[in-house]
Amino acid sequence: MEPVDETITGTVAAARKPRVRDAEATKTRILEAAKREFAKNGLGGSRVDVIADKARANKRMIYHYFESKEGLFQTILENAYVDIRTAEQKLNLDHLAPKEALERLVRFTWDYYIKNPEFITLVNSENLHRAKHLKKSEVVKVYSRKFVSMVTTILDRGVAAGVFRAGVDPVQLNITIAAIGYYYLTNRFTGSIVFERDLMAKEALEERLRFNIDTIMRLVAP
Amino acid sequence: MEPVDETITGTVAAARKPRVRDAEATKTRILEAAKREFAKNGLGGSRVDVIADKARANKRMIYHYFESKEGLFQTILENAYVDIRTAEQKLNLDHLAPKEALERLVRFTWDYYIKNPEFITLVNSENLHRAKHLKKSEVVKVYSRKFVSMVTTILDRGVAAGVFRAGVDPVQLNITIAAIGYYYLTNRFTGSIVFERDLMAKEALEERLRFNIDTIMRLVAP
DNA sequence: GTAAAAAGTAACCAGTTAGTGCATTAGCGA
DNA sequence: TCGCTAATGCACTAACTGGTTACTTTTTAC
Repeated sequence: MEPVDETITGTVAAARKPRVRDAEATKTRILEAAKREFAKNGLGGSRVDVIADKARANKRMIYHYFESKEGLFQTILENAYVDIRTAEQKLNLDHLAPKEALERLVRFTWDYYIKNPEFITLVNSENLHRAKHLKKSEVVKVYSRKFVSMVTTILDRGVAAGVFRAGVDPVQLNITIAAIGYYYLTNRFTGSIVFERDLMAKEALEERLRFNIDTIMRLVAP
Repeated sequence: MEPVDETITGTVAAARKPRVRDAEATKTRILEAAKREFAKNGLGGSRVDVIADKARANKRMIYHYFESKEGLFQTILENAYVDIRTAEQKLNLDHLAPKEALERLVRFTWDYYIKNPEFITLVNSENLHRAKHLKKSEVVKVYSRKFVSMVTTILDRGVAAGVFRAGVDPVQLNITIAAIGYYYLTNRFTGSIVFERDLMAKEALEERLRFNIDTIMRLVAP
């Protein structure tokens, strides 16, 4: 009759901690659940009640920590950008040969989209709202600058080594690297119908990655 | 005190027609208004009442003609695909030299996205819903086949003429042509923040189109 | 040990939202 | 001109939705 392990926190792995209340953990659970929901339904299509449920938290907590549904969305979006940019920086491409570095970046971008499908949907959702949440974020800008300069460096090194042609705009290249992966994946559902093939089959994904690497390499070739 | 010209149909250019009831016209107005709304807010974010208002029609009419909000969305999506595919067919690329034909297609795709921004947003919205509306459409599949075969023909002709390399998958090429334009435009809001430049400025658009044509040409070059 | 602060809960509210039932009216064919 | 059918309008609802109020329980600082 006395209170047992498994109380308010729910059912999963809550037995260990004697600390029933854990602000940080609750916050994280909300963030995780919200990321999934927003990615699945967009900002407008997501329901605060559902997010609270899936986070095994009370709806009031969402408003306590994030002020509003949009505040929550903004946090998640910001995190998503910081996450991908951080992962990119960890690639450490500077000590690789230019061609290898570029191929590695194309491969990374593709793999990241595959492993983090929410990223794409969150970005789509944000663009539907004309980037009004991202506009408020200063962190994202700082991280983005680092990212652009990373590609610029690779490109410069390649030109110096004579393996890339000169005059390729790093921003256009960046956009193109993202585009050829992003478009394929975000439109995989309509694409599979239009082209009458399963674009998400293992071989199809491998083929697309090969094609994308090829596309970028030909683009910068001298 | 008697009924005047401008009655139920609203205020704009309704004075001419003595026929107050016009099923076809009402239907068209609903379609137009809905296209705009869905493109602006997505399926979930759009409001049936708003669509009815903007169409200067009664909400009841939407349900009369299209059964449900989703039925309306499906019709609009289907129309959007038929429209772009029809426009593509009208390009008549078969009598052009292969390189010119391909460039013309890249240019057309870009221009079409620019002039019909709703197309992109509708497709995005449909992919968020895992293409459940498009799946039901048979027309789209027929039109799509014609489209793929168009690119296949150009590619084959180019290979025969020795101006394109062999072995390029027409579907991958198709996807890439769409991708490099689509991604740039659909993510123009977050993109303008990340890259700290106005991606929609006139010169920026021109530069991107040039870059895209270059990308595709290098991709198929022998 | 205790009191204040932090974390958490449940019930509730006011405004929306997709969808309907039903009455009304215009136009068309005979 | 009559009557039928398609087009239209209005009022309504049941379920939802973001957000809040008022309250309880746990943790922590002293």
